Amino acid sequence: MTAASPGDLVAEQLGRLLLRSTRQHLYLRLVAGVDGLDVATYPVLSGLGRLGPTTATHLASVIGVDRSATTRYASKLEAGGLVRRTVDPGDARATRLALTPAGTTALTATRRALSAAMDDVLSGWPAAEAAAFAASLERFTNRLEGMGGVDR
Amino acid sequence: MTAASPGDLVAEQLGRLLLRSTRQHLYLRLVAGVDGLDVATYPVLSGLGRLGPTTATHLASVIGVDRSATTRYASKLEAGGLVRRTVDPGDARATRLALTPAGTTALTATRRALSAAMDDVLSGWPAAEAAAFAASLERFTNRLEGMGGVDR
DNA sequence: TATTGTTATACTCTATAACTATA
DNA sequence: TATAGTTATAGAGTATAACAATA
Repeated sequence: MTAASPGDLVAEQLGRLLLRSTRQHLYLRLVAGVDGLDVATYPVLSGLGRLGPTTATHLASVIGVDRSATTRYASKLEAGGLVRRTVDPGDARATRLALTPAGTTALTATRRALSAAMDDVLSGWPAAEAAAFAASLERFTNRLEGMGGVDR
Repeated sequence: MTAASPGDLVAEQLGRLLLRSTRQHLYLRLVAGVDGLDVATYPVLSGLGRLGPTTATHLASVIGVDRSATTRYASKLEAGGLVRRTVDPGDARATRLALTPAGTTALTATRRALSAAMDDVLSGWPAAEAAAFAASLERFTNRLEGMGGVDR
């Protein structure tokens, strides 16, 4: 028996984080009270916030669902006034998805809620550990992405 | 404009980790080649490994799906010879779910694959940073669980 | 009466395939 | 011919409700 490597420890925790219960609880809390937003459409809203205005195909690859689901969720958000469609200036085949002001407001609210929850989780940590963890986590996520585990 | 707090940074990375693409890529890689195991039944197998023999109701609460789905996935794994059902000694209503030797073997294989992937992600990190990250991540997950974001 | 496991049913999420328009 | 978006359809995944057995 060898001692648990950092990889073993990280593997176990990542397994717990990726459980359905984790995202369900978290997403439900985030979208609660935001009109026109639900667990399925949240990644679309969030992805648009991260990418800025972009096409459905690109957004689909980033959030990990295919074009057809992405365009349907975008329609749902559009119906709720959170997303706007415009023709891509450079390619008439493509549609440019973008947040409306209401969409930006909704996204800001969910981000604030998530950040507050994370601040809560990190409360009581030594400032140095919290900062180091945040930096390492970003490094970790970027590396995962590079390996194909997380899309950009 | 204030600087991004650790909570802001962690929130952003957690959002990326919880995307469908992350778990889909990871889970697909883990269950590939393991007979009788798929993305839906993997949490059941993994949960049984973490908890040891337990009831469907308890397992369901841990993996974040309800009793009926858990029992159906358990049946699938049982059909594949990875899980065994026995009557709970202390309560004849309850069924004790447990891994078979084949189930343990399959779980070991997936764990090894995940740990190897994590070692790969952490390769090139200073040993101190990797160890600190692993420890902080465990602390983080435990705190999330305590807030209801992750079930035990 | 309450709880466990299970099954029947329905609903949600998502992918595949087909269609239209543009490149 | 290839690609973007969309829509129609089908298939997973999951929850709700109802049942039988036991507490």
